[in-house]
Amino acid sequence: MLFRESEIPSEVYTLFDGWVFRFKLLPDGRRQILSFLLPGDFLVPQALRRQPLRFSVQALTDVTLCVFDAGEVTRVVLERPLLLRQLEGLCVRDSLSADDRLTDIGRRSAQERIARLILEFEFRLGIRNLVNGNSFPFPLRQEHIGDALGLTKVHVSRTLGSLRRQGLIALTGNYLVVRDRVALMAIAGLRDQNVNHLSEDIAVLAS
Amino acid sequence: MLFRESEIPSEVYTLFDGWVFRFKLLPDGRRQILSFLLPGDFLVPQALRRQPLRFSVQALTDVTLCVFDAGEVTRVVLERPLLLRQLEGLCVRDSLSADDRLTDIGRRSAQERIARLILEFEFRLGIRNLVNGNSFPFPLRQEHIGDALGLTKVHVSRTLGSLRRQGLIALTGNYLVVRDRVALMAIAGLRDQNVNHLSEDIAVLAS
DNA sequence: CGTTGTTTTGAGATATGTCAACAGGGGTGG
DNA sequence: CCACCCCTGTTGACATATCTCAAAACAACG
Repeated sequence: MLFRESEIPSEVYTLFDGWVFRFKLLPDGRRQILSFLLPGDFLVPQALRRQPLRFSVQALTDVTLCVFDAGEVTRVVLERPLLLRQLEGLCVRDSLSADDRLTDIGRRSAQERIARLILEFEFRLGIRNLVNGNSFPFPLRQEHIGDALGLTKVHVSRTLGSLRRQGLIALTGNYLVVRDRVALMAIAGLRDQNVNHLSEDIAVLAS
Repeated sequence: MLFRESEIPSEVYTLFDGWVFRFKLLPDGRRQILSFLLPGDFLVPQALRRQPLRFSVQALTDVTLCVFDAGEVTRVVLERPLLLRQLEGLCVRDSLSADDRLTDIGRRSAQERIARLILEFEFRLGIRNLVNGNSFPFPLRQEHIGDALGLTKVHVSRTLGSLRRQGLIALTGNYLVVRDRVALMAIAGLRDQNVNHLSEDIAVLAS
């Protein structure tokens, strides 16, 4: 567990290796996963605003982080408009993916949601050269998928099973392989190459 | 219709009066409303990044906008770190409400979602002094509510009807009145005063 | 008064949820 | 090396929230 809701982190991170997710917990135990962070992603830009966090952050795997002191980063960033601009850009990208996820959950079927999630991971990992061939590491439990997509783990199991039986994917232990990408994209309702605009957040702080 | 998906707006706006919503349209006609903008809200901060819009924006009522040239604003803002910081803050707030909405749609029942939406409006309008007593203007059609919350307009009608019959709200024409606020908050799962952090975006550009 | 858009109501269908049992894998400890 | 346990995933039977389609009731408005 990296951060807990309502704490004010004094540090800010870059995810160097491993998977992480942001989520909210309702008083009765329901959980909503808000987003997954992959290597290279910037962890909680909100931290720079010194407000209590409105969500928690937890690791899915072992992770290695680059730590920055929040105060320091704020100072540095305030002196360089370009950096600040990039920070804002990062934040804009976040909203855009939040919009996508919202549309998934609000208006798409379980199959569509899951197909898209898989393709999203493939895409984001591809950018980082973490896909080899058509298989990539996949450390999520089915319960995570459910909590991210507004489904039940049981229903995720069934849907995933159906995708597998259709020969679209295979899911062994901690790896996922995309067996029939075009069929999967058809289900996901994607035509062209997924023009996502997630990018190398690591570059932002590198400078 | 103010903006269409995939266009690159050359201007940026502040919503001076009226209601507006941001949404996505799927190829088969399904619609997801991403957020509602109220007087004082800043319209499409994304515009400052000169990227094609990933959503459309449409007015719910007659609106009056303050227009700013995007290039100009960018220039001004880049010269004033504090302004830029506020812009970033605005964007962070957007993500936070996206997270809330995500949790609503992913993990809450129709009743909860609708109760929360109503209270959200009451709160946001309250801040702007647009609530009088316990009633406020409410220009949404039930279909908008549905498209925002991932429901069907028919189901919205039923749920709203049930809330009305329980004596929690009344909805006449274009006004909504909250008749039993504590019961409504109970349904919404809200305990204390909704500590929302939406704020006067108008102030940002005023300076 | 018609017209057009919105809401309400009903009956029936379906996707997804619930609960509970079982199966498999991978560790751990004896 | 076996026995056991815990965790995850699978399957089945059933429950239910929400959807669909369609008709009727309203409301606003010229």
